[in-house]
Amino acid sequence: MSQEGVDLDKSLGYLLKEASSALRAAMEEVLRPLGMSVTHYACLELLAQRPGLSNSELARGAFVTRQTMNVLLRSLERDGDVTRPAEAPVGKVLPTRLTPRGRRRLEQATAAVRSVEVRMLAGMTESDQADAFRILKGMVHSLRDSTASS
Amino acid sequence: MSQEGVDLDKSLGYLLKEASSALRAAMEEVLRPLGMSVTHYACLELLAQRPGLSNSELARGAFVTRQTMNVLLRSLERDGDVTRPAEAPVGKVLPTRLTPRGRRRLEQATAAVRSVEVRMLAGMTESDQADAFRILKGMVHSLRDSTASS
DNA sequence: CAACGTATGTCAGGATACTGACATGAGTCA
DNA sequence: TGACTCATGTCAGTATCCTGACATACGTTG
Repeated sequence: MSQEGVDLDKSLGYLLKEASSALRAAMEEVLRPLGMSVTHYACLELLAQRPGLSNSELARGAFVTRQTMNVLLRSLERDGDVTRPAEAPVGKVLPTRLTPRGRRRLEQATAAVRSVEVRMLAGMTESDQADAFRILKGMVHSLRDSTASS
Repeated sequence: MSQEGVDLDKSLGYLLKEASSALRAAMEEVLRPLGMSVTHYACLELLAQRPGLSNSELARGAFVTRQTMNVLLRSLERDGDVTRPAEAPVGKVLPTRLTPRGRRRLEQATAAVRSVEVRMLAGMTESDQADAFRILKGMVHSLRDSTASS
């Protein structure tokens, strides 16, 4: 009756965490000289792609809570990287937008992050990337559905 | 010259984070009724597979700092799930081992976590799993090497 | 219209993890 | 042997993030 447990060396979940952790560490490293964190960068990138995103939407996109994103947005606003209207145009949602300065900051960060992604993708064929994409998307879908149903 | 940035919807890095985040959330959810966190579980699982691991080694394996693992081990020791010798047999390393109680706790946790992994693997073929394994391992390798070299 | 459920922004409090630093022990090399 | 480097366990302080809670605003549904 040897309860073998989950062999971590062969666990896809462990490997997933390992890869994510390594990616985050690599990103933090190249972002640090710019005075930015990964969450910082994620926020700016989200705003570049979808201007006018609200605090809560940014939080979900960057995998943090509303409160955490709130303090981050305050500092970004203080530094002049983003702007939010003093009062909500509709409802309570304060649509956030990048300033030109924020856009420049994002450009620097994007260059740094891109170098990391190039490293990460090194050794992967096109079809590998496509496979990874398809598989990861499936995993997210399976986990999300089940999590919500419990 | 539209600086397009990295389209997050098509970024493998973002998807990796998303998958890892979803997995962690799902694990926290099934572990909470047992009064355990993911780090908790990772520590016990590591000890089951490699008895006698040191504090620092456990920390690396669970992706936290030595200090964090230290306080976790104290609580585990207090609860009687693990044991450490009062004095180091050699050097400063205190080899940690599971107690029978810890082993039982781990068994419960393993069952819970296994259900999550089953959900995650649902919809993945055998060859998908093999591909995911190979690709993730390659990513970790690429990132680790480059990170260390900078 | 009114009541309900949902989502948002924000505040306060507490838990958690990290950075920095120190002393100790082991291994290496001249 | 002695100086050097490295890794470990631990302590203190700080930063970070989360949980809980509240008031507000919108959409729906009776």
